[in-house]
Amino acid sequence: MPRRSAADVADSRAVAVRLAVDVASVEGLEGITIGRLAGDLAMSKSGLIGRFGDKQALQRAVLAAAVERFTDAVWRPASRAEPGLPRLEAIVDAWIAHLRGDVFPGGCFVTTASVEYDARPGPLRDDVAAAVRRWLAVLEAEAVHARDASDLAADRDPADVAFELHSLASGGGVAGRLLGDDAALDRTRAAMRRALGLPT
Amino acid sequence: MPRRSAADVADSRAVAVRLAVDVASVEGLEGITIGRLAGDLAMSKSGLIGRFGDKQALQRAVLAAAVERFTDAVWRPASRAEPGLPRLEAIVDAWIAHLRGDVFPGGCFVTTASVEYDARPGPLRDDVAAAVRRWLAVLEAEAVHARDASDLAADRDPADVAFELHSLASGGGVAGRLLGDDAALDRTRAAMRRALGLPT
DNA sequence: CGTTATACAGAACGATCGTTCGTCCTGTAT
DNA sequence: ATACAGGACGAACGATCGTTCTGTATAACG
Repeated sequence: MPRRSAADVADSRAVAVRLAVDVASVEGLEGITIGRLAGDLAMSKSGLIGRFGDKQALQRAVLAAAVERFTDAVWRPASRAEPGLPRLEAIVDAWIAHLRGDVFPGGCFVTTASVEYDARPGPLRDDVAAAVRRWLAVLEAEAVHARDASDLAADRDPADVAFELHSLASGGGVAGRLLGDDAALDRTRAAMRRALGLPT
Repeated sequence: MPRRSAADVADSRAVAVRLAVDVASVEGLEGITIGRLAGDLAMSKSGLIGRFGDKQALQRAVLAAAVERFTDAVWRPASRAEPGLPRLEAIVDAWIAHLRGDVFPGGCFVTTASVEYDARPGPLRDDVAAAVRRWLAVLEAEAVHARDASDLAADRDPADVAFELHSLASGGGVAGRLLGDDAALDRTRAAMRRALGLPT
């Protein structure tokens, strides 16, 4: 077995994280196992963990990569739309498409992680909460913009709108996947559009 | 250590399940451990597992007990209200109260289990899906009743309403708990009432 | 009271967990 | 040409996992 060249080190770290994201989206961040992951990567346990320090550092790297993947899939395409309601509309579409597609083989990663750590203090919980807060802040900022442009009812609290969109996407994605219900994401999309006052 | 009389066997099984429900609401159904549970119950691993056969049978018993606890806390009080919209309103209130209180120390049990098994085939996934389906059917039946009584817009699909309520409660409960946001359940309640066309 | 059934403890099983250790191998710098 | 830094390996650590087996003490029954 040839050793890895120095230039490949960053790459192979990324490869490990990428695979771990896929595993964790199905089994959860706590379901990651050094032994199994090392086996799938055809390397030793010590070689794998050596890159990260310990398991928790690996988990945090995996979470960060998953957030990055979500941002690429949902925020980046939608950010091309006009700020405010048009952008929120684009976010909803990209969000639903991301849940429908295979960005994460096990459904929305952040939702899985949220449930895993919502009652378990620690650095991972803090990381997940920070990521959710950032996303809610993005949604809220767009809702503020929409309301200022009178594209959103003046009596709607932007923070409410953001929270409602997040809840619908999170809960709807899980329920649809659990039930194998193809119409679930259509329902979710319609509910999100109703929350924005858009025609369904 | 005295042997248990036959009459106490059912009791001590119930005690084990009750404790396991509390543990699993925090750590997940997969987080249940025979050794730790036996230790907390001051009995041996073999004595504990002997009551159920194997771990999976224990997990299924725990899930069933959790569903029962949810039904007692949410459905039973709300079922005293008039069928249709009044009952849905009562369900929303009991639902939010159950999320606010300490029915489950780790948040909604079924939501946790849904996320755990939404991408993992097996008997447990089937049990969770069946429980969610039953609950959605209950909600949908009340929505049908409400629509027939013209308490719900005629163009609202009762199945959509049921799914939306479930998504909001599920997603909202998790996000609120993760973020430690006291206002989250207020937002969730308002969103659920909006979904029903009720004044917020 | 004697017999049977069974609830439970205790010990052990193979497997796997995350982590640590000593060693070797490779690429780079001196 | 030589020294060094660090990536990776294989082996082993103690702990814990779920499960199985055996012995035994008790409850239920005739």
